[in-house]
Amino acid sequence: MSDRKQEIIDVAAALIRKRGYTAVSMRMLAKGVGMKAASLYNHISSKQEILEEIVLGIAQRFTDGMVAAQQSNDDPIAQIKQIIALHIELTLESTTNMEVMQNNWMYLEGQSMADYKKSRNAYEEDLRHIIKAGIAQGSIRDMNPELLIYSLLSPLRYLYIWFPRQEGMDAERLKEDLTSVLLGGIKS
Amino acid sequence: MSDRKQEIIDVAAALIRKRGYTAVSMRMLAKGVGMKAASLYNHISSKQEILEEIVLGIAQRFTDGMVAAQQSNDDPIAQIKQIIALHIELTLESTTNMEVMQNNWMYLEGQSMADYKKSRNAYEEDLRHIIKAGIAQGSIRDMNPELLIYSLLSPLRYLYIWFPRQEGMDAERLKEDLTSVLLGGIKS
DNA sequence: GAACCAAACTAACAGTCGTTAGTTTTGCAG
DNA sequence: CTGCAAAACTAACGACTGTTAGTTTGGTTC
Repeated sequence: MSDRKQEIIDVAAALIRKRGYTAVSMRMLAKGVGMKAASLYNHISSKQEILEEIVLGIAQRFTDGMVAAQQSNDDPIAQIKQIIALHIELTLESTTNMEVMQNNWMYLEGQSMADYKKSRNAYEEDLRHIIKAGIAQGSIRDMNPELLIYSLLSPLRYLYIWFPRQEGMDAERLKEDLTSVLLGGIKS
Repeated sequence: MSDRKQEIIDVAAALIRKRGYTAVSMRMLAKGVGMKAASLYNHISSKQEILEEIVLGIAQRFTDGMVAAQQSNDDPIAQIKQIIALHIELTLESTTNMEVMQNNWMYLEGQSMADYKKSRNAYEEDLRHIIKAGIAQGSIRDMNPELLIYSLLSPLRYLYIWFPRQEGMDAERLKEDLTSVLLGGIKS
């Protein structure tokens, strides 16, 4: 990807984060980049493509991280720790894109929407598998797995809301404490 | 509020939930209600007013619930249980409006935005107070209170994502299990 | 049945939307 | 220098935006 295209996508991500996909116009975006709206089309094919790059890019990082956690062949609790770390690291590294994904994936269209939903469902399915293994093994509380998935994923998915308020925090300390609180709720 | 106005707001909430505030036009909304766009203005003063009714309506319910929990003078853990119940009940009762609030409050303008932020900050401040009391009393883990607030509020605020997938669940059972998992993470 | 009013309508406003066509500028390779 | 291609520009398209003004409809009250 060319530098200019990457710059357009980065500026777009910042705008979409603040105002939402529908509310960001191509003219606004062009002004942010320092060109006229029509010139954007020398670098991208449509407004939709910008959203695809942002959302599917982050989604892919999660898919990769989940594959790595599963291939580690650690026990379920250790795999869940890896997944918590994955969410924390990706959120710290791409706070803006993470927020754009969570709040704007519903504006994807056609095949991109299908791809996003598929990867998201696969991710949840993989986590479900790990949690069920933990229950079978006795290391995780014997409860409705959906409740356990939800109580893990929900704080992890919305870390981007919380991180910017905790300026100057120690990332390692945060990782330890959050892991402790989240695992405290689900371990037996 | 007249029946017709309430109907308009309900239809609007359903549309905004699915498509987002910016993407819902007055002509779309009018079609949903069964009239022309201009006729909507016999019942409401602006598109913005619709969003205000939905968002500030739910926000007020949370404020009232928090006041009730605090006036109970129970111990901190019991108050937190009341707050968990409050979120579950409001989400079950107003799933659509809850989702609209979480995803569209940023489109509020002027005084409505100020009012929303104020009530939201006050809510978090009250919860912070309860949690600090629990830490001082020894019933809650001695950790960064912001982390504890976040790990409680984050699953509670996004229950609307999860509820529609759990068709036919037992609300009482859910309340018990979710309370158990969330408190399990923060109790000492 | 006349008067009234709420609630619907049609028509239009000035502005913005994403995108395309066609043209000019810019900067580098020969 | 010349030539070429990438990347900027202007102008415009048809569609859609929230909202207003003015008019007609339909039902209720004297």
